Amino acid sequence: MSAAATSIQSRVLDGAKSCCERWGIAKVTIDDIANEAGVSRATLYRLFPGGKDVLFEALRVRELEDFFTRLTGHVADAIDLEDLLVRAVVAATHELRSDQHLALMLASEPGDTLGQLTVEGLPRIMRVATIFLVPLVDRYLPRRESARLVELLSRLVISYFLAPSDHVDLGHAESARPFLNAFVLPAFQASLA
Amino acid sequence: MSAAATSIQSRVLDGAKSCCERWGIAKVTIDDIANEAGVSRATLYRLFPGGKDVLFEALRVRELEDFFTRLTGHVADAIDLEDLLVRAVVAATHELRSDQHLALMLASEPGDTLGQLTVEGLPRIMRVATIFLVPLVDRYLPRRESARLVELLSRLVISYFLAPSDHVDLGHAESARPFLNAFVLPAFQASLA
DNA sequence: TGACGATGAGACGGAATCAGTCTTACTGTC
DNA sequence: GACAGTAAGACTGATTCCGTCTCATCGTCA
Repeated sequence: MSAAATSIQSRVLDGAKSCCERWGIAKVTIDDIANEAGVSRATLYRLFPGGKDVLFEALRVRELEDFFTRLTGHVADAIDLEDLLVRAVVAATHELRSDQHLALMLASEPGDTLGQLTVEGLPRIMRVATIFLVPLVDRYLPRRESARLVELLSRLVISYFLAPSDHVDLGHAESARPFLNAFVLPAFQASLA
Repeated sequence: MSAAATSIQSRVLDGAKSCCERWGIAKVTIDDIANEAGVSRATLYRLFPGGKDVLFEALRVRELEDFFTRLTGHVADAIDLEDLLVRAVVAATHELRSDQHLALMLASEPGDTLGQLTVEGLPRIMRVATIFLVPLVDRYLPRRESARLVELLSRLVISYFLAPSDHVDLGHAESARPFLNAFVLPAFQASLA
């Protein structure tokens, strides 16, 4: 794919995102997105054969990768496993809470959006989380354990984001640290390299 | 019309309003509104023969009357004409600026919304403003002059709301008072009762 | 200059949605 | 038991939308 095509592709995804914020996924049409992106419908179908489904799937993947790119930036210089987990969990929670697009989607189309954070979308989230985070955890744990840990953390962050707890706030290190030490790290202590 | 019908009518209008905020006028369907209001489509057509156009027209009228009902509350105990105008202009500007629904509409569908504040909608705004405010101004001016004054004020408030000025802020009495004294009141001084 | 790839504009048919009307059945009231 | 008001939904015609296709245009590179 040429550089121009990539640029057009991302312009289309930007258009889809803003259309989505304005009208919600259910009400957006291919024409809306094409107009918003300043692109003809033909081009859109050439870049995303399959139409709306493929396009929004690509958008979710892009958002997810951006999310984890920012996240890995926040945890790059962790000094040990505990530090890594605390940073990751806190940063992820902050990202989720300050995500305007996500907030809009949750407000206007809770059903679909929740599905993307839980049932249908969770496998993809796990997959991307694994790709980005497992290499970092690998410094401290054997590969198999890393994957288990990343999955557990992902599920916890999402759950506590969607339904905040009175007992722990994963958005603050002071609260997240003891939580992780009590419920998560012990299970992996034995495998520590 | 029975009391029950009136209540259903206002429920439908509430539904239309929230649908409108979620999707924008262009994307809302009669079914959306009927579902949101928990009402069958047949009932909706019975209450608003003519469909979407009539319904949204009724919504605009209701919003407008609510607006001026609140406004007259703010200016009820004015002590003289100057005081009345200042209060009215300041309160109206505040109402407009804090109107969430209006802000959403302006953001998501600027074309239509601006039309409702200027070209197509202005006559109605004038009409309702006249009905509500002229009786109050009548204490100080002859009827014909009252209507002229109310029209002028309405136009000014809308214009300064849509395009704020660096020189005057009609949202603050300290700024609105000298403005009105300089540019509005003199023209009506001669007619003062 | 001419071939070539990428894009825009828009025609086209079929599918889906929507608008507006109408019928039927249910519910509460008088 | 008549009656008014409503929900549910069938129905038709109009409109919108989708996905594909063709053709003209534009820039690029040989």
